Amino acid sequence: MNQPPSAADQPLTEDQLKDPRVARRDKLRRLREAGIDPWGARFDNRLMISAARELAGQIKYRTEAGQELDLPEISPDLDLRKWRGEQGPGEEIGPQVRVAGRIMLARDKGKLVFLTLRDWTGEIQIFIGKGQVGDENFDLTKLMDLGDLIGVDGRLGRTNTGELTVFAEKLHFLTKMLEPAPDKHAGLTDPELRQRMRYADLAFNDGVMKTFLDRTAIVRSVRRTLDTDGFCEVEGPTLHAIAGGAAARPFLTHHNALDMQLYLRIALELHLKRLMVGGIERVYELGRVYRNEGISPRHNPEFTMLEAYQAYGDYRTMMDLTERIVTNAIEAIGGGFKRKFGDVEIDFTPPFQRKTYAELFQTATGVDPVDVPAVMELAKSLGIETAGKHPDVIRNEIFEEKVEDSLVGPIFVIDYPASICPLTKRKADNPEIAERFEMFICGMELANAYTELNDPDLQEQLFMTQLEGMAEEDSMAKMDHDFVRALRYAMPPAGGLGIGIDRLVMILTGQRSIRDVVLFPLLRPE
RNA sequence: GAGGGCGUAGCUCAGUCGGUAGAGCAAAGGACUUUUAAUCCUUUGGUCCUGGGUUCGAGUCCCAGCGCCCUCACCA
Repeated sequence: MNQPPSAADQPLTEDQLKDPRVARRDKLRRLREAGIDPWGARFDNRLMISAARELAGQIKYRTEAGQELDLPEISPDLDLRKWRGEQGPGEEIGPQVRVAGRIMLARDKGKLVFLTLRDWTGEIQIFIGKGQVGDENFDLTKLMDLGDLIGVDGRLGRTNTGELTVFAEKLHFLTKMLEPAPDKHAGLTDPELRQRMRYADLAFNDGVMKTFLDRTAIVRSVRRTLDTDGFCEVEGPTLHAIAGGAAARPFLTHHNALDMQLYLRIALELHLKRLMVGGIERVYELGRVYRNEGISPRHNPEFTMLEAYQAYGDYRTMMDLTERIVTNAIEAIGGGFKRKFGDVEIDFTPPFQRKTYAELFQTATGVDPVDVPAVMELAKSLGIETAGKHPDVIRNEIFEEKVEDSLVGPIFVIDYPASICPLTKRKADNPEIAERFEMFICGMELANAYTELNDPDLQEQLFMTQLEGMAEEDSMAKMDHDFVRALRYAMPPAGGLGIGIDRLVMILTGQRSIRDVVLFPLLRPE
């Protein structure tokens, strides 16, 4: 994609150079003329900027008598020049460092240039004095723009104001940026541009890198928690002949050789359960699922889901596991158990609250959830359509409207009405109640777990019931006969858990939109 | 899919009552060897999202379209 060395090699006029892109291209040309590769090369033995910053304690002031003094406490009003004067003649000494990164800010003082250099671990100031780096090397600064990548060899020290600085001795040009830099203070704020050009968002907007590195740390921690518990990570198929395990519209695709319609998976559940039948007693998958539904601050068509199944456990086993997954993830990124999300503070100090669906319903509405006539009346007063709907469905719509949004959490809502939980085992002493919990934080569903239904005949029957009255084209409305057959080979009693990883990352990193925790959210083509 | 908001310089944003466009940053030229959103002087830069309409005249008002954001709907 590189443009050939400027076709027009005649000198550009001053007016043409006022276009930032033209000016950058011209500097590219001048770099080549000076015999410098504008695209750089291998650059070994550099220190990460954060590691260089950790060497600050090695900076000393050596007096003429050879005494090495520690620098004074750094504070905003410190005048190091004055302090050095008070110590008598001498010089500052510090470790030799090599760093590399992107030029974020430049302060040109004529024969002296200050740069703010950033790599993925942090920022550090670079001091480039004409006398210190030599005329030829100093001329490089005339060819540098905001956003360029450079390497610096120099001595770590402090300026008169105490700012930790690499005093450059040698500059290395590493890569030219040809596009104009975003506003140096505000960065890129247009949400569309930020998502379309995530590279620029990461490079120029404060905090974006941190959020995505935190995401990685969270995912790593989730895996570590499960691995430590003896869970086995697997990779199930993403192309499904039947899209099951959840109720969502799937993406459709086609396999040519088999001439067969396929769906992108909408859940991980049914294949993981097959593996439990096979004897993988603790199994999980952390991967992408796809749902062909609307896009919102909480929904992206592809998102990352964790599902974990533990043989001989139940939903209470999964509650403990969920709590450990979340608290370990918090410890992995730091910041403590009390965290802000928007205006609310969430306290993750375990144990998390546990309340039954029925008691939350009763408290929020003042209506006994098993009193069907009262529930129907409440629904009417809320304007909820009741015709042709099962009372449990209506009750759940009320629950979603009156309870879920107000759950700050973290809270486990437990014991759901059985009829809305087709893959869940019923309570032994009450077939109306399913052993299920959902965990809510800030009105968002983050986790969903069951004591898994392992009765193949009941499972088959529930599938049938669920399919009744569903449009044929609703592709999820298809019986997964193989899954039922698998259950007939005996799936152990088990607890199963699903966690929306993107939403977990949102909550833990304080991001209000799922698009701020997904590197490349789905966008219309430009 | 419905409703609301937004779309102006490379970036961040102003733009009054309808009178042919403004700032900061970036860029170009100049001064400055301890600055830090450096500062100071000078200069340049516009398909006002697109297409229609009203009007003597539209960035501004009206209609349609496109894109983004928010709310709702959809989403076990």
